[in-house]
Amino acid sequence: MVDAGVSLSRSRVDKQRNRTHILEVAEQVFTAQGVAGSMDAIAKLAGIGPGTLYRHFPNREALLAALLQARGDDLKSRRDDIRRAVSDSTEALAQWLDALGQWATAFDGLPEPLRMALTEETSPLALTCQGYITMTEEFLRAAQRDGGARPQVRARDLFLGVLATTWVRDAAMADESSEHGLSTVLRCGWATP
Amino acid sequence: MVDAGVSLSRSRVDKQRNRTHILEVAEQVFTAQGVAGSMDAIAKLAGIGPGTLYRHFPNREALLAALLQARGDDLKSRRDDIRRAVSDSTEALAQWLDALGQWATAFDGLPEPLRMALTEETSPLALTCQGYITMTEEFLRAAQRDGGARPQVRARDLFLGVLATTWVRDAAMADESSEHGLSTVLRCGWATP
DNA sequence: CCCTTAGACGGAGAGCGTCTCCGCTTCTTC
DNA sequence: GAAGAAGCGGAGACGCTCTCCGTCTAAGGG
Repeated sequence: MVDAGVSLSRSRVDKQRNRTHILEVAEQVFTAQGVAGSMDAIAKLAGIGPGTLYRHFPNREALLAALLQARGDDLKSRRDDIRRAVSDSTEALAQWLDALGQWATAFDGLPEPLRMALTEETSPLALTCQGYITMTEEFLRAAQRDGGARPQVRARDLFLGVLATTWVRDAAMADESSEHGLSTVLRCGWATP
Repeated sequence: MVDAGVSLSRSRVDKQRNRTHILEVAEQVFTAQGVAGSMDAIAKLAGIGPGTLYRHFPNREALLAALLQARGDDLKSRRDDIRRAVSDSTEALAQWLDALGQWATAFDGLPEPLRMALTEETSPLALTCQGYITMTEEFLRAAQRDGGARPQVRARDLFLGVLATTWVRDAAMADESSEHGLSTVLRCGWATP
């Protein structure tokens, strides 16, 4: 019964190598062309057939989720840093939202699939997002307890707000002050006067 | 030299009829399936070939722009109504932003092409958006003069904020209070405490 | 060291979209 | 009614996602 490790080690080595290689290539393609980069292009660049790509990751979302997992670990450690280093709960929430915003701009066009994921419970991305909403809630509760955030604001709305802000940034690059302007508006929206 | 009207009347009658018919059908399709509805489907439903559709409207964006023009007229008269009926400049701005939000939800997925348009000067949608940003600016200036809106907020950011809010709504239908929550956040963001 | 076999591989191709090109048809004008 | 300008329509090129299945290979036992 304890053969989980055995069955893992029984799996092919080349499969794991392929998986890793796909992830590396996908990272490059999504970085260069945004999350809408062609799946076939990823397969070709990785030197494999489309079938192989799709056996490893049944769709673009699954691939994205795997790619985001690594960055998600960074985000978690960032959360711990903030918890440790920032004593003011309001400032902590602000910094956490900032970290979330950076996470959501890992690839061009990332906010869109994240938003989509929020409407479908079954998505692997949905679970990821849900986790971050929960973390946001912890920061938010602390800030609300200390009177630094309006009591009627909800964590889900803040998460969506961050997503929306990064969504705007994706397109409004021509005017980079829009990003800052909207972030400020968002902050004024949740912070107490 | 004054044959603009003549050359208009010289154009074929069937062409105009086709154009009108295309617009009617496109309105239906975009209403039912969102702005990503298939162009070929529109052509087929209109009983014409794809070539005809694309000669009238060189791409989806052009079709969308034509469709939005009619609704834009509504929006302009709405603006006049607000100007006439609402004396408080802050409330006027709020109502204008609300009207903008309704305009931007004419079709599912509309915020996306609008955002895209804002980055490309050449787009027909870009001009439309620019016009609305200017109108927003008028309302905003008045509200700022009367002390109802923070002075550092810019009209462009407000427009983007409205777009972002409707973008969120498109997906977060499962939780309709998110729409209200974000709108409130947005308002708290631009209004003075 | 070879044999067996579970399971991975790869690519042809189905299905769906956008958009173009060009021969045919229709409207307009004289 | 003829001529010509202009619109019409659909075949098809091209790109993308994703599947199916014949082929190949790594892993482990004899």
